[in-house]
Amino acid sequence: MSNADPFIATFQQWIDIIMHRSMRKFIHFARESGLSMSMIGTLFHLSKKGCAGVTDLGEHLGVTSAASSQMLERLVQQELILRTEDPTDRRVKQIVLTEKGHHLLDEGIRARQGWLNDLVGILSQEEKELIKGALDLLISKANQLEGQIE
Amino acid sequence: MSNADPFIATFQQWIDIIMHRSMRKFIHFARESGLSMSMIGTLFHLSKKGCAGVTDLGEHLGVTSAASSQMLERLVQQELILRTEDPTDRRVKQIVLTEKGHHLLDEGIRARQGWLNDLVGILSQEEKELIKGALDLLISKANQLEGQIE
DNA sequence: CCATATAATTAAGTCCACTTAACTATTTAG
DNA sequence: CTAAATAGTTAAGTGGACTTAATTATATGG
Repeated sequence: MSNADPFIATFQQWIDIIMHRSMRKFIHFARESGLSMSMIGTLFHLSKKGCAGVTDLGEHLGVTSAASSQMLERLVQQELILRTEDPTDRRVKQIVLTEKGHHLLDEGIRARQGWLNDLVGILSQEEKELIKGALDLLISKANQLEGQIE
Repeated sequence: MSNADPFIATFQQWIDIIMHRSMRKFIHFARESGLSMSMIGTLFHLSKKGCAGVTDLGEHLGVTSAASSQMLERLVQQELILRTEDPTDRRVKQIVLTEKGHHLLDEGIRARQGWLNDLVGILSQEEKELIKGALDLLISKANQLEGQIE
């Protein structure tokens, strides 16, 4: 909390708010869906990357490929992912989201939207415009950074 | 993803970025610390509220008071929280963070700061000022909302 | 062709996070 | 004072999320 840069401090504060309000709803949603954090993380990762292998997904979570394989088996049973053989290398499996998987993520996102709507509701038109400008800028910068790293 | 309001859509996108980048680092940090999501959530809640009872903390997570009691016992053993009797009602326990608990949360926050520093690093002075204005506004509005609800 | 490396799975076992049910201690209301 | 409500803990049991080690199948490099 003791931070030299007041800009960073403000930013931290804002991230805290998002984590508190947005994550909490999402965690409750995950619990109700019977999904673990690993499963949620995996579904999100797949939604972003489109396709991945068993070991890759495990590495992303920081667990062994054995653990990953077991968790994916449960997701297959729940019909949230599809696991097929890679034709170019038959050792590897291609994991992708099913329709049901995509749908579930959308629901989760909607679960946290309530708070967002409330927040947006108490903003004036000028405030919205100011904020939209700032967020657009942040999003583009964040994407730029992403490109550099990966 | 299909959303009528482009402002909300932009906002969602920004929250997604934060969840992806910030939460992932935090989850890794939690795993390394040997803390479960429930424990992390509890520590955060305590850091915000200062003090709470066993049942309250359980309700916040959506679990029974028995589960809460067991998890808190583990946090006491790890010296992250202090559990004392409420003198005004000796049935209830007052749970607060220890110094070590506060310290651990700070570390976790610092774990995600790397990304933030990188992001801030590629912002110009004018961009920072624009964003600071927007974030200050959002923080004050979010707090205002908080007050209304609870 | 064979040795080695790689991808995924399975088996066995541990630990943790829950649950319900039973229990203790304390407060409150009649 | 007693009955009922409340706060927390304990016990027993379930299932999940990991681990390591062994196994299978495929690919690759001499």
